[in-house]
Amino acid sequence: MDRRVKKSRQALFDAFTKLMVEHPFQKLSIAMVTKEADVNRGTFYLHFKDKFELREQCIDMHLTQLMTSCAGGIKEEFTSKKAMLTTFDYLNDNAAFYKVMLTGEDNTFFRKRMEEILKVGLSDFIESKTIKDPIDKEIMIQATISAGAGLIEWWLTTKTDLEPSYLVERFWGIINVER
Amino acid sequence: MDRRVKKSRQALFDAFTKLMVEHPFQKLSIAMVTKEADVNRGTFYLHFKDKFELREQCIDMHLTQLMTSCAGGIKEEFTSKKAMLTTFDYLNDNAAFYKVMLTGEDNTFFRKRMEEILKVGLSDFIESKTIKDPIDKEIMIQATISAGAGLIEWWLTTKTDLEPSYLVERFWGIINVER
DNA sequence: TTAGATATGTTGCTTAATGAACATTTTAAA
DNA sequence: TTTAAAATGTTCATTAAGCAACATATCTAA
Repeated sequence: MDRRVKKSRQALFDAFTKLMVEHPFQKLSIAMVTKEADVNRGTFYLHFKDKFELREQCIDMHLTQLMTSCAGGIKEEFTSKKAMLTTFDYLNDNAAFYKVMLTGEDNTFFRKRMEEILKVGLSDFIESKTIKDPIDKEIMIQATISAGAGLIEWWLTTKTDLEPSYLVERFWGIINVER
Repeated sequence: MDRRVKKSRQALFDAFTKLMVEHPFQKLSIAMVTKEADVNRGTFYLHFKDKFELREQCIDMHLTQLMTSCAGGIKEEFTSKKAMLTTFDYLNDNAAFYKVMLTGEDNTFFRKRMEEILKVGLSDFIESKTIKDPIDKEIMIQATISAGAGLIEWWLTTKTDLEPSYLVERFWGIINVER
């Protein structure tokens, strides 16, 4: 993709992410976003139809990054835990945005997409476990997803300033209990 | 100035500033800089003749910012001290770069420009003091410049991780002794 | 309700930046 | 010293982004 396209889109995503933390979505204007992004207003329309499309694509961008940070380290050995830490670090860095997206009014789209992503990320992890029975494996996956999603949501919304590493340590312990 | 020009130039300045901390100037290639800046190599030549010109303009950019941070707060009341803190904060943020530029081989241009800038910044400050005799005033200016330059150089090159606010406090005390 | 301001889409034209190619020149290693 | 790799400086056609202007549309306060 052309460098310029990447930069413009990224600038708009960054601006949207920042502004969403400070203002309700409904109050955001395209002019506001383009000003923050330091791009011409016309440039916006080269990439998005309206602010709803921007939001959708911005969410997708975030969740794709989240997924990448999950799957990214899998190749290396003993990195599942490390990959998980990377993920939690990413979440932590964008905590304000995720919190808004999780607790805001129009959060259905976000929650659904987030669970899909989580499923992909955690399934890979579960695969590595040698659970023979397919039903048992599915149960394990579902339980882990729910646990992960719930933990993340609790963490981001209550925001007790818990260190990502601490969270990972506990979560790791929970999902790796010998059964 | 066209937005695109500003961004390209800034990207190249940032890249150069970053790379100068890690490599000697002589080892820097234009290809390296443009890659770090994430701009097309051809774009470089739209703005600079060679890497020497980039260095020169990059230094000027930094020192102009330094000067601005000196003069910036003067308008408000009681802000000379605040302006000074802003300046020291800026220096601190770019400590690595300034250190290189101060201690590197080709530092003559940098040192000369830096003293010019300092003189402008500190002269304004000295003006506010009611020293009648022009000779005495000039003495005060020269002494203050030398003290400031020396202090900054010592601070940046030895880098004992001293807080900018601490430095400002001391320097403020030194140049404001009742005489 | 109305008037003034602000936001929205869209346009035409201009320009900076892009990627790819090319012939040199420089650098570094065999 | 020779040779391959990397860096340079330049060209070209293409395209994204820029700016300004415009007519609507929406919001907000008098």
